[in-house]
Amino acid sequence: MATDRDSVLMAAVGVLCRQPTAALDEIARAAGISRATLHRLFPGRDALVHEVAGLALRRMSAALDAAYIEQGDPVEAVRRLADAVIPDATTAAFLTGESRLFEDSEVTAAWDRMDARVTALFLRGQQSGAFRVELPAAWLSEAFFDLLAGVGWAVQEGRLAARDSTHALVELFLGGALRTSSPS
Amino acid sequence: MATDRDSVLMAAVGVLCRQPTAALDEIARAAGISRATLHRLFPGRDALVHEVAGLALRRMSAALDAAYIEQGDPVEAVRRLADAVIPDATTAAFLTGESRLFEDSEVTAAWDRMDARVTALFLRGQQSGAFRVELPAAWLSEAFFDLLAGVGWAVQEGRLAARDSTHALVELFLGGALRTSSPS
DNA sequence: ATCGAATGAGACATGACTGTCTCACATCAG
DNA sequence: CTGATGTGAGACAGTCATGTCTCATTCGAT
Repeated sequence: MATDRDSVLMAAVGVLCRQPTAALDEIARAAGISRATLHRLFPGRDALVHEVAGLALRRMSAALDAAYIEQGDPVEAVRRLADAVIPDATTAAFLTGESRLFEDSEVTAAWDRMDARVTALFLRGQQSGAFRVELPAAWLSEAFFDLLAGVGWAVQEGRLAARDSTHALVELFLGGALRTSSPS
Repeated sequence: MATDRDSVLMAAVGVLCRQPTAALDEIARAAGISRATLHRLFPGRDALVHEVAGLALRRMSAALDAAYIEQGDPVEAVRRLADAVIPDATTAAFLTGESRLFEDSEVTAAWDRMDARVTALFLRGQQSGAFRVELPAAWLSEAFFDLLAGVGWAVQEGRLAARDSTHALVELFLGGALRTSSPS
């Protein structure tokens, strides 16, 4: 089983989300193993980050599947998406923070595939009249992930309760800050 | 004149926004000076980052002043704030990216003061009935800066046109993604 | 109890970034 | 022309994270 490896990867996410440049010592300590064992599991920092990103993207992709965002009412699909993806908010925060430190074509490609699926969802919603058409679908997708990462950081640092995070994300993203919004 | 120093700092923002761990060589090259001169201007990396953050926060704070966010209709104040702060979107992206790499109590305190002003704006708007009360004012403030940083990254990497950035930020933040939003 | 595999602790060398220094060159005022 | 100032280029050592290795210990299976 890869459970052992995955648990280490999840511990690494918790550290790298806050400190993208954390030393391998800290990551090993957070995972409860020694640096030697960490290096046996993942030969080198690049390999570790690569696999952490891979796991993160697999979880994200699985969340998109679980929310079956390609089907049904686009607005409800976004709500399902938020529900499915909130548990991985910390993971999303790691991805956005780390993407500026490491270049990995494979990870970038996987991210682009995922982003394309979400963008397609918003495009579908725009064509159905549910979403505003003045805002590019690509920007809606990017903003969604920006807010998701923001939720991840806020929860990680205790500024936002985990149980409120879904509500905070989906309500702000869908409805905005205005009490009664009448888009111009 | 501090123009010389400030131009170097702005060049540093452009690099550090993408690569928070960029070597001093790259920063010096981006600023068009040698590493020796960079070190004469700012003795050490910490001093450089400290001053970059200081400049960034001064610009932000000046934007809050210019938008006189403490006065007038809260919604219009947010629009003015977005207008005033969009030119420094890259700067905001740097701040959110770097804050997880360096600890600087002075910078953190200045950030907290600025965040408190924006939070007060949203609180005022909630009390006047303009903003939704189900979302904590602190979260509205954090989300605003998350989206601002997202705009900064998107513009920096060419995914969003600079002339559309104000519209993208303020419309999504205020009105959300829904075409006709009816907050529950 | 014994053997074997896995782990932890630590030492060691390597490479990258950094701080510091010296020196040569360009520019400019006198 | 001369001297002063500022700058760029490069050398040098120190520091830190990393990659690699060895060795003692622990845990589990037989």
